[in-house]
Amino acid sequence: MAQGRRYWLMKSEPRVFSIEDLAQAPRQTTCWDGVRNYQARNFMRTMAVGDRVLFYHSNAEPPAVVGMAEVVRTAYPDETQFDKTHHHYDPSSPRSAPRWDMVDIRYRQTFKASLPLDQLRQEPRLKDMVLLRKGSRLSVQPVTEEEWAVVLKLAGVKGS
DNA sequence: GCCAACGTTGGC
DNA sequence: GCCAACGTTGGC
Repeated sequence: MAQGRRYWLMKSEPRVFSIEDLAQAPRQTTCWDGVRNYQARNFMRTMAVGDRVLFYHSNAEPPAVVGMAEVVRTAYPDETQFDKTHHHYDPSSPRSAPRWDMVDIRYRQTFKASLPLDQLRQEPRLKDMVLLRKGSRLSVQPVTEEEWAVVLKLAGVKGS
């Protein structure tokens, strides 16, 4: 494992933005806008370029970890918070003190076999994953190095 | 600072 | 579409 690299999981509803969308985006890169939860934002603020990201499809059939991305730009203000016409507009966030940040991530790969939530739950070594905690709704969450290694092994991926 | 009301998330 | 779990808001 690379020195100092950290690992994350980010959720997206595939009907809104899927890993295929990321793979087909310009430069296979997207800004992760729309996060409006302080804990998730705070995690994004600690991300570094090169950190690895599990891409999770929520509200999907089945919900599953479907691939991997990497952080290519650290946190910066999410423009959609200032846009009155935008769904994620936040009238209480002034330009002088932006409340919400985003990062950029780039596609790395889609797993040949995606990992459904059910399957992850059956893996004892993943029992403490934030994703699997009862009631957990965090859309941006940390993954330990050990969990990362287990997930990639389940996905049949060598290296990271 | 408490907490009821409300909105959202996301599995099922 | 249902609803449990959770986060935020705002009256007091």
